[in-house]
Amino acid sequence: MAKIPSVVHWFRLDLRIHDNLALRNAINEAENRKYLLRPVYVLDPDIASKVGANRLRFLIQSLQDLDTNLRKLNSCLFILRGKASELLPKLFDEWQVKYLTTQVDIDPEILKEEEIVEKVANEKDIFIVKRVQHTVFDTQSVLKKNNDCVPLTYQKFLSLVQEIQVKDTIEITKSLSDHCKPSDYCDNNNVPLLSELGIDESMLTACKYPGGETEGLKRLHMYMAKKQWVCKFEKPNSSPNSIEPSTTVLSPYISHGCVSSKLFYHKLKEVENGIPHTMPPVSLMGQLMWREFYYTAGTGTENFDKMVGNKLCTQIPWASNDEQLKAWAEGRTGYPFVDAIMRQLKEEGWIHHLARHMVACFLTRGDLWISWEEGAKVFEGYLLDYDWSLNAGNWMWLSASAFFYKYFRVYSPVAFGKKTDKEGLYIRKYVPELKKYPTEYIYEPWKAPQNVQKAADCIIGEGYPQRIVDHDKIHKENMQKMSVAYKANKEKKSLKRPRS
DNA sequence: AATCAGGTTGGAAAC
DNA sequence: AGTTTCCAACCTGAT
Repeated sequence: MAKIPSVVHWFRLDLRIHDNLALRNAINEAENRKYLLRPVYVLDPDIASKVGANRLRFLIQSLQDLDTNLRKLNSCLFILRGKASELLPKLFDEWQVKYLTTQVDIDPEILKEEEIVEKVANEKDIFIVKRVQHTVFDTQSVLKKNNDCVPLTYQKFLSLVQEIQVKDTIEITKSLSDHCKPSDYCDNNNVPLLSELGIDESMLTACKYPGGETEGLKRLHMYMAKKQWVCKFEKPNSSPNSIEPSTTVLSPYISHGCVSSKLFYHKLKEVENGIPHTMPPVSLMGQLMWREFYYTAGTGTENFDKMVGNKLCTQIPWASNDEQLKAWAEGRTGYPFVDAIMRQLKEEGWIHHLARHMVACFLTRGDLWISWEEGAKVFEGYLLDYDWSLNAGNWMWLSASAFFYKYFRVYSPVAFGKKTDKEGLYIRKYVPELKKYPTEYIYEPWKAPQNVQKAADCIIGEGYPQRIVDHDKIHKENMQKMSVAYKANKEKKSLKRPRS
């Protein structure tokens, strides 16, 4: 029997309908040629070994919402279980695929799969369309503008993109014709339940940030309606330890592609237009540009997520200490502020950017002297807004391995949180065993006299751990180590490029 | 070649 | 109380 050829749109980090040019290209191709449209998402069941339950929940919710939105267009989402590199090539024949669309991504794991799929598609004469739609700018052309060098400062990056005209977003509104809809393709909802990935949903805390395009757009519009708030936004003045987030929490939606970064860009321009407003790097637009900055660096740097083999990354002789790494990851370092942050991260999947600074500095150059790569892996599991290039870039920044070099600026686990939360309400929420501690001791409970510890129903060393390191002492030793590592790095560089 | 300004968000002490 | 200075001194990009 002669089969009707197909067009496939491969969804990856673009879990949305709006501003999805690659999807629109697929729809148009299907309509024009009377082919079948097959939107797919490939879910590797192995994902559960790397990605935490919270982020998986966000992903599943996003897929469910995407399916709902596709059905409104007379289509649906088809979820393949397995590896794209194994499944898609088979389906190219079975479905008679002639046209394949997807977005440009940068995460090496996605690229590894893409490379294989692309090779097979080329052999089968399938036309491939890839669209830059995860970032505001085309990072490749930004690099080209800088003579194929990675801009190493934010200001330099801004100067490169300053006069680039950002294209308009595109919309998909017309429903698909019936003849483009494969019969039996959409008969059942095939978005997996969390239990399919081995997750017991009842073990999760209440869902604070539900995934999906619908939720993401709602959040975007809610914040964009607060014009004064947007125009006065200054990141360093927002609080890392407020009980409710002091920033937008749009990041999970942008990292999954539920909300288009380009849409965010245009909405911000609209709000700022004609009103006095803050500027990058501290403004909301500045936050979006930080993302572009790290994407550009990630695109132009081999082994960007590693220390060894990464040209940008200062080589630092980190030590490994599994016990301390675990204590950090599980929020039992004995420093209440650090532990509160790590527990919020684990429970809710989102922490404020400055909170990330605090715990990243603590793990690496500040206190534990453990490699930023270890911290990045922990964040990868927990963060709803995990993003390959931002995660690696920010970890290098905080560990003073790249982009940032003033290593003598160390965050104090005792002093830093007090600036925005004197009473320690944040600690009391996320480290409830210390709830009854007097404010005087909430950031340093080990200083509380025994009778105070008893009265607060929590003995340090029993109900809550002793400090695993002495910050005052160790951060100075680590500064010395940083100085030595920098000197060694400098010598290596001058050896490689001797003066002519 | 050498110098200089500037860098999203430190802390503690000194005014 | 809010700003300034010290700490010990980094790197990039521009000139």
